[in-house]
Amino acid sequence: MPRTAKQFEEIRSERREAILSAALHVFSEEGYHHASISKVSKEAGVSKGLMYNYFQSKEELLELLIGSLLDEETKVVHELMEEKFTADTFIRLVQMGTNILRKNPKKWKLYLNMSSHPSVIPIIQKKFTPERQLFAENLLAFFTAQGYQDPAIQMQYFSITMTGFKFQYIMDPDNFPVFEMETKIIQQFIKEDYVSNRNNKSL
Amino acid sequence: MPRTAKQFEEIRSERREAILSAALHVFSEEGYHHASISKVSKEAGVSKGLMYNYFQSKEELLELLIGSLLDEETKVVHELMEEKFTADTFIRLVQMGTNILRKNPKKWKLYLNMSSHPSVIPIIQKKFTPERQLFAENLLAFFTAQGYQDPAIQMQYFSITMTGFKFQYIMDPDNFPVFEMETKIIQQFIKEDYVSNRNNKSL
Amino acid sequence: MPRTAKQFEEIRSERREAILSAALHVFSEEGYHHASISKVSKEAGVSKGLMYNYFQSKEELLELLIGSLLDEETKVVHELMEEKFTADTFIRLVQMGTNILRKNPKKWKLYLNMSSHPSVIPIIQKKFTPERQLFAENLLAFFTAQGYQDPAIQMQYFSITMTGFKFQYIMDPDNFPVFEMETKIIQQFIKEDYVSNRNNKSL
Amino acid sequence: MPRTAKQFEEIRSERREAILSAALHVFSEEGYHHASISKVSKEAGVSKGLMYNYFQSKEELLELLIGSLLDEETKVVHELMEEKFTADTFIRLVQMGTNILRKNPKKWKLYLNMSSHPSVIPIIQKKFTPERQLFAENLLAFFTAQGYQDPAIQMQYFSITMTGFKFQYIMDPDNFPVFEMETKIIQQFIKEDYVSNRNNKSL
DNA sequence: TATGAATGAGTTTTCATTCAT
DNA sequence: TATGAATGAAAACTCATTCAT
Repeated sequence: MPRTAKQFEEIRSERREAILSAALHVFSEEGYHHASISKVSKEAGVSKGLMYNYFQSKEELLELLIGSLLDEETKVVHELMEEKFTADTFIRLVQMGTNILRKNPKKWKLYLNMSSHPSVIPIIQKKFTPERQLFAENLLAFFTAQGYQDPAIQMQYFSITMTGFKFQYIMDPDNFPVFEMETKIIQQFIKEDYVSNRNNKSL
Repeated sequence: MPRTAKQFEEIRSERREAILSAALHVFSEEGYHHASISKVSKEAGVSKGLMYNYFQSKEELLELLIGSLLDEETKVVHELMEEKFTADTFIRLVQMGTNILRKNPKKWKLYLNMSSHPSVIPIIQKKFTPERQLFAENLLAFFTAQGYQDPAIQMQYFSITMTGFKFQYIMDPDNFPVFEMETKIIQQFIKEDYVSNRNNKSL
Repeated sequence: MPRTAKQFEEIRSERREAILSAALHVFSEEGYHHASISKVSKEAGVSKGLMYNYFQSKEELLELLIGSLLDEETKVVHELMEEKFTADTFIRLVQMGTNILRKNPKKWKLYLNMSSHPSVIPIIQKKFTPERQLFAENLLAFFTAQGYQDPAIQMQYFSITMTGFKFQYIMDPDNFPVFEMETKIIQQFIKEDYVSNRNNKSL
Repeated sequence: MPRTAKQFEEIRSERREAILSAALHVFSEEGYHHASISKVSKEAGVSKGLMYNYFQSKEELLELLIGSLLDEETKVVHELMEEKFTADTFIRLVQMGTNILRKNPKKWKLYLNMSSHPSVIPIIQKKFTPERQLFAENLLAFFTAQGYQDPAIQMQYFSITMTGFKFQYIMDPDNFPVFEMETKIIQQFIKEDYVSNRNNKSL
């Protein structure tokens, strides 16, 4: 008697996740190019051939992993969009950014290493949804409201700060002072004493 | 007439440079892993075999390129060390940082892409010389003198800013507002009107 | 209510046909080697595993398809054997040959492509039944009666003509002038005005 | 001391031929798809890797082999074009056709097996040069001059005859009566006693 | 009987490195 | 010193076939 459709679905779903998870681990550990499908399959406890039953290619694995990171970000943006953009929203933006980072350092490592890879660029572009665009405009409006003469510059400056934050965290997660930097960033970009006892919040 | 030893030495030296330069070009264009020695040798106008007369391996090329970037930085540090560390020194630090970046975007691209590569990490560690260590202490002292409560945090914060700056510049050199960001950074970390007509200086 | 044995038998028989038909389609479309069992099973609306309940291997599918083509031919031979071999028989031989071809171009394509395949050769030999042998002798006698000095040569010559006919038809069925060539062949090998308004017959 | 450019050229040329020859042998023996590069390289006495120093891909080998067959044919056509097209030209056309066939049965086997392969079709089209087109027109004119009512049909009929000839020869070179068939064809299409003691010529 | 997940041997291809000259 | 032909190990990927359910 064959398995039911649902059973098959479950098996597929579990295996998919197992493979993606193994791929993430191996890719981030050894770098995408140096990592071999063979190693990923071993890590996933699966035959090499089966990988291709679930995914088209090594590249597709990369694209899905990067895509899922961007989707997580989009979800955060979505949440933040539900309220009026205040200083508090900004704070939560930073906090949620670092939270995502801490929750999935491997994915970020992969992302930062591969973000200029030809097959990743289109993913990034595709995932820059209208919603994210709108959020960016809100952020710009926020900086404008904060009284910056050149809010676009301010926004880019914020962007490089966050990028550097992520890059350095990823390079040495154990020694990087996440909370201190998070607090520092918030102080820098809000310039008020907004920021009290927030270390617990950010967990 | 046989060439003198000196002439030989010159030829060797030129060849070395040609190969390294070709390697840098190809590595940064195609990514280290995807780049082939064959292409590098063609680009350098040298046979594949001869490459191995000059360098041990592909990896060595990478290590030398990264090393030379760090050496350039060290040289800058060395220059800056010759004076007392003032706000002006800090400004020049930032400016020289961006200058190096703009002068050698390929090397930086390679550096940022490969900085977590197993054979690069030891290079970075080795190049963190006592002199750089001393400079770091001076910088820390500078931030202390500027009145920051936690100068170490401030220094790390400065570091992530510079990292993000470099990362984003490398990602899209043509559209990145180098000067505006440079000015912004200086303003942020000095908070004075120190910064006048410096666009020309920074060229 | 359980199905009767006969119903089971019917289902099995239908499935067999469906699979063979799908195999023919896919094999002729993509070429035997490039065609995948997976695609055949999908096309047949049957699971991959079940295919192996009906057939031993991919090769067996090929062999059965080729075999069935030869069987069809044998059937035609059988029909033609029921009468005395006259010029009219010869004409019908040619016509039925082209009819089979037009009725089953895919099978012929497969046949012509695979006729030198190691597993197909024995099939062809096995299907060269005594009956066909006898028919060949009758054909030879016919050519002899037609007054050819060397009827064996004439027969081989007829054979290459039919082969070329099939090959070129298969290569480009839409543009090949089937009827004109059929008429031409008949004229060539009968040399009489035997051949009147036969286009309708051959449909 | 390195080899001279000429020496390298010689090595390359020899190896190229060796590989092409091995490929032809293995492809025609086992069929293009079933043949493996590994086997071709073994047959050529060369490492697998070296194959790719000389050729881009397995497909390129196929294309070159097919192309060279068509080039040989074109050369024959070129020779025949240098004279006025007479019955004698036609005879030599047939003879040279069979000569090419007998000289290179493996190539023809490959050609007939692969002529519908996606990567071969464009080769065939590309090699159908204006010169060949012109020759075809001459042949048509020849048939017209011979008094055929429908010379186009006659030409196509000639074409299928030659195709069938080649196909059957290739299927069983040892038992196929080449000369008899060649003579037969010439007789069929010339219908004169043109054709005397020509077996020696055709060698 | 029926499913499709799973396997593994086989394929083509790449490329850093070596080596004969 | 200099060349590029040659190697071989490893890579990504395919697919007929098996097997647990």
